[in-house]
Amino acid sequence: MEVLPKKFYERDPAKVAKDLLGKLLVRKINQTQLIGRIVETEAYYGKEDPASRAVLGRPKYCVKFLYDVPGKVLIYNVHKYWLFNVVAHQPKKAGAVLIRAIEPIKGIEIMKRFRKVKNLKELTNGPGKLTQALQITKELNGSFVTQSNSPIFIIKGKKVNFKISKSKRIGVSKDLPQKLRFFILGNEWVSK
DNA sequence: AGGAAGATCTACT
DNA sequence: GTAGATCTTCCTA
Repeated sequence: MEVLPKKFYERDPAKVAKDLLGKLLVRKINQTQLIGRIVETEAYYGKEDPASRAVLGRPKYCVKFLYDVPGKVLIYNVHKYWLFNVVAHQPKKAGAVLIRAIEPIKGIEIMKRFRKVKNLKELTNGPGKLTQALQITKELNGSFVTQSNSPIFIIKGKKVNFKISKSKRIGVSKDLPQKLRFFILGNEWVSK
């Protein structure tokens, strides 16, 4: 199991978001491991990005986080759901990557119990859904996905071939002109 | 206490 | 598919 190093996250958020596709997200609960393959991400920048949480009027703790150490986990609540982000940016910049969807790999039965849903495709095909399936809550805030002893981390996994596609971000009222949402083309768990 | 939120679900045309 | 209601959870005052 090869954990992605901090250096991986010390780059342009859009690059990190794109490169995270196909990687494995590992959630450790006691001795159990839940694993999902990352199939959809979005990049967010600093205050030059109107959709970013670094802009004025957003909670301060989020702003601070965006400037924090790359590889750190940022979790916040939207409506009644949790969203899972990883801090990613170049030195002295701000940014993060939002994990929007994963493909369940291991611990599927456990995920189903957490989500209370019958359809496998509905298990983790959205940012609020995957946090439910993996029991991701505020408690994981501040962990590092770069450490294999943290309750959640990201590993390289097997090399698999796939096509990457991109689009504009979802649910964002004031978006940047660039396309900052990345996903694996044709994957069943990509949200719509 | 209040307000705001990067979503989800349900129930329809 | 798409629109509308949802009514939780946290931070800041």
